[in-house]
Amino acid sequence: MSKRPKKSLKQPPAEQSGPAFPAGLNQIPLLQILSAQDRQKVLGEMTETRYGKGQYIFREGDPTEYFHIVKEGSVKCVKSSLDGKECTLKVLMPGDLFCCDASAFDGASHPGTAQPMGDVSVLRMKKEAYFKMLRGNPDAAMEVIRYLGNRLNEAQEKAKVLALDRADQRLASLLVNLAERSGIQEPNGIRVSVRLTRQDMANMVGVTTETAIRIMARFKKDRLVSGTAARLVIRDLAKLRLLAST
Amino acid sequence: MSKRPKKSLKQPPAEQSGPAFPAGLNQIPLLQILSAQDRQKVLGEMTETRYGKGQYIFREGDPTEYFHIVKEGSVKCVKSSLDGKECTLKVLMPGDLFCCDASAFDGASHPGTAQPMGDVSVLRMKKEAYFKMLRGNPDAAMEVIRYLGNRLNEAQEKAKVLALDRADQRLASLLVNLAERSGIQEPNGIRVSVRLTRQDMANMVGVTTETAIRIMARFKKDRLVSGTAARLVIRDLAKLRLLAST
DNA sequence: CTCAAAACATGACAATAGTCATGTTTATGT
DNA sequence: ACATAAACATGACTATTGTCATGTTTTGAG
Repeated sequence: MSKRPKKSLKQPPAEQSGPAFPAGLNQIPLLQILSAQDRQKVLGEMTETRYGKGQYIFREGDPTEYFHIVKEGSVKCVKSSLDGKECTLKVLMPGDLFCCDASAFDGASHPGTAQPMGDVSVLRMKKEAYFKMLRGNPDAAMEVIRYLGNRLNEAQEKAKVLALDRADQRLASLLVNLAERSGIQEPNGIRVSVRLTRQDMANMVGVTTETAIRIMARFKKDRLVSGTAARLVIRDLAKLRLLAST
Repeated sequence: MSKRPKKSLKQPPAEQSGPAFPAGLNQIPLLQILSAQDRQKVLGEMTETRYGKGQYIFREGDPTEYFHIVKEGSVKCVKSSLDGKECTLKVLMPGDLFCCDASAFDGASHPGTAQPMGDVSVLRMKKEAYFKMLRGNPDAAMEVIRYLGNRLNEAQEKAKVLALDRADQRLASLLVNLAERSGIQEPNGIRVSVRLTRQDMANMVGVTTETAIRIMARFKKDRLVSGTAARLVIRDLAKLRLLAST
């Protein structure tokens, strides 16, 4: 529930020495899996960078030199078309990996842009070191396979929604996902902890901003949600679920 | 170019003994990567199954017991909505892996249906044996990571197209992909080696069959393509590319 | 606190794609 | 080769969503 302690769930790390297991890193499954000494080694090879609004972590077409992990905040993965339309493929949360994938191999360039949503902190590691780590740690490699597999399923589920559903259903799906992934239970509903404008939502489900605004207004009228960007609350998750899967 | 010999590209396998490196398997990167003896071991754990039209390899919701590789033919990954609409997420070709992903962990069930397009041959392996193989072969694990990463990029690119493009652009994108992935150069154009009806295409790009038919008719009139399902030929790849990325 | 910028809102109209109905052509199995 | 089903085709109409214009409210930096 709360984001602080909970000790470690699996493989209680042996008593730490040297630079202690830093706060905030216990939300990162990939690091949890490593032995204490491997983790120290990996952390020694990672650098932490902070980004703020308006900055980019990397942009579509940039060369892929690093493997990344979100430590704090949210990061959005965006692709644009030539005529300036944008589409948000995924909102990464703490613990999410990016550029853990094939684009990082082959010397290919980034297929999309990564930009911070508010203030974020990101861990980076040279891809060569990352590959070496994976080769030497079957458990870590398995974790990355599991992670990528989940991301693939998620991306395909998203493609299905985009291919088959109407605008209102897509938005309902999005709201359900947000509630499940980043929702905080509150007296009057589930608050979405990520700041999302109607435009952000529109980009996430492939509709125009106007359409997103109109549909959200309807949802508001029907008491399915309340609030706007800074404080969006899901008030009737069940009805949204129903609408999403109709 | 031709699909027959070419010997092996990397790691020329030591002289084989016992059940020789079977024909058709040299198109499967994951197996190429293994040492000769590991490969024999893995092949010993895999069974080959043939499927024909109208059958299913597995269905949405079935438990995930096996890891699969396409050996011959094409397999489509499909998801359906409650009201019977279908969406084809991916056409798998020889060498493609499936259920190599997270759904195979966690005891989750299949997120989609796999069905043969015509006659196909599929290799299967108990997932426990597959995981063991990956743990013991860092090269194989890295290959799976690369493969999943590519699939993820592909799925996200598809999501982008579904989110931002019009029906004609989506179809043009599809045709470009088909030409690149399964095209055979012919005197009058690039023939698509997979049999695809207008309905198949419609399901792949999230439009109705009628819309796919109308747009394909227009493409035909404009000499961008010719032929139908059994013999679809891309006649002007450049113009299709242009339309896809307008 | 103030003011500019961003976010939210709404109407009128246009474009796009879906639906349903019906008909023709092309494959496919026996 | 013939029958039958599947695939392709087309028109008329409808539903959905996009576009553009304009206005209000909220937010956040200084």
